[in-house]
This record gives sequence, structure tokens and C-alpha cells, in this order.
Amino acid sequence: MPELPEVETIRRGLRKYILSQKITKIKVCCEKSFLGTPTLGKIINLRRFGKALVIDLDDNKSLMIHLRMTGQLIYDGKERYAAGHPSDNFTSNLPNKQTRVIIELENGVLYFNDQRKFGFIKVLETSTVEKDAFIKKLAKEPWQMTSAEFYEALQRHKNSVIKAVILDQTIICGLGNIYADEALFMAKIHPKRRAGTITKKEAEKLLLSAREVMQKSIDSGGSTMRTYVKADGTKGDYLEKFAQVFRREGKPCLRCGKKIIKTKVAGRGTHLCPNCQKEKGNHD
DNA sequence: CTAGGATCCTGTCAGC
DNA sequence: TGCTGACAGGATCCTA
Repeated sequence: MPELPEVETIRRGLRKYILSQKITKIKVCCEKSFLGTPTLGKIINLRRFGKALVIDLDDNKSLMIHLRMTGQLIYDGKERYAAGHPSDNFTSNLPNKQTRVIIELENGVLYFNDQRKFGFIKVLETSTVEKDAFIKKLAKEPWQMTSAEFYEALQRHKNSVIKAVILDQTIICGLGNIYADEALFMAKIHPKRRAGTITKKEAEKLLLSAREVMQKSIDSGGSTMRTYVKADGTKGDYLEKFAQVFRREGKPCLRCGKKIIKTKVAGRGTHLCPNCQKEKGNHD
């Protein structure tokens, strides 16, 4: 369920452990989870495109990894570094039932675990990574987009609910279900508002909010639903520390005290403060 | 072209 | 205990 901040956290964390290591073997446990022919090479770079992680090898190949809902990357060497969808897999013995791909390295093993099998690892020629259909379609990330560009994008999708719009990676890239709810709360915008009703001022506030909630998460090492012990012994606890609405239904709004509610918008579980985020009425 | 719903898959949890 | 349906931090495919 990694969103942009989690994938960025994985990229930075994994880099320390696997950069310069050679892949000695790739075992595919689930055909669906691995596209292309396994390749052996030395890891020379880790890049991120939206929620996709790309591991470049020295044989002109790259491994593009998308964790989707339940993907995890767990490096087991002298130390263990685990990130992605939080679960007991982070600390349990591997491989296990949910292990889809095993990447053996010179000094350790990288496990790709994925309960629901929505995620995948795909082998690409390094030169074609940016031409990949998924990567090619990605829009700018909030930090690269101007509020004018964002506002124009909202106008192009004026009949869609705002939450669906900001979850669409081809419109603005990086937000997922948590950060969409958090950004909308911070900007005091009801997730069901039609994009066309969002004012220029609100669009700017929403863009700045998206940057802020994701930047805070990146700075604190990504989020997790349950606390878990990372390689350095610290715990990931984004939700406890930063979530204002996500998974806080029934609890008081930290801004006004009214109860946070959970509903469904754009097919996704959605958390909001009914007092701070009005569906109808004037918006500046 | 846009918008909305079903779908991929496994596992867990609430409610009978 | 067993069953059933709802739901899950994503994205694509299909339909109108």
C-alpha cells in the first residue's frame, strides 16, 4: 500500500544495503509476480518514478518494481531491512507463503513478498524504463507542479469527485488513499466535491497540503499501519504521529473536536471531519 | 475523450 | 464452529 513516501523510504533504505551488490540468482515463486526473464547483474542505481521503484543493473537491464496494495521488499543480510505493506513478514522467517520472488545477492537476500499478488517485478532494458507505459503516463509530483497547472488539471476533470482526481497518477503523481485523505483534511476540502467546484485558492491549498503531508512522511521514514521494528531498531509509526483522519473514525477531530467519520468515496474507504470539510455551501 | 464500476488476489474480521 | 459478506495505503479494463 506504499504510496510515494513509502517507496521513497524503501529506495533510500534499501540503497544502503544492496547498492554495488551483484545479483547471483533470481527465484520466481509466483509466475504472475515476475515479468520477463530473470537477469543477473550488479546493482548500480535505485530510482523512483511515482510509486514505482527501479533498480538499475550494470548489464543494461533494470528491475521495475511496483508494490501495489500489499507488496513488501525485505532485505535479509547481516541486518534486516523491511519496508512496504507492514505485516509480520517483516520479522518472520523467510521465504514464506507470501514470498513471490527471491533475489539472491552476494551478501544477502532480497525477498519480494506480496499477499494479494497485485504487485510485480518487471525486467526492462534500462534505456526503455522511461518509455514503459505506466511510467510514461505518470503526471508530475506535487513538488514539480504549479498551482496553476493543478487548477487546470482539476478543470479538465471537473465532473469527477476531487478524491478520485488526486488518486489518479496520470493527473497528479504520488498520493494514495492515506495521503489523499490527509491532504484533503488539511486543505479543508470534502472528498466528494466535484473538481470543477474547487477554487483556485483551494487548489493551491490542496497542492501545498499534498506536498506537506508527503514530505513529513518521507522525513520521518514513511508510514506504517502497525508499528514494526526497522533495521535500526526504531519503529515506523506515521499513523500515530501524523495521521489526522486516516483510521481515526469515531475519534475527535484534532482541529475542531467533532467526530471523524468514515465513508466511501471513489470506491475507497475515506476519512474526514464533517465539520471542517463541508460538502455543500460556499468555499471561499 | 471522461466517469464510474468491476476486477485482479489473499486474508482477516464482524455478524449471524 | 462455520459461513458470508465487506473490506483492504493500487491500478487497469470495460462500459456507457
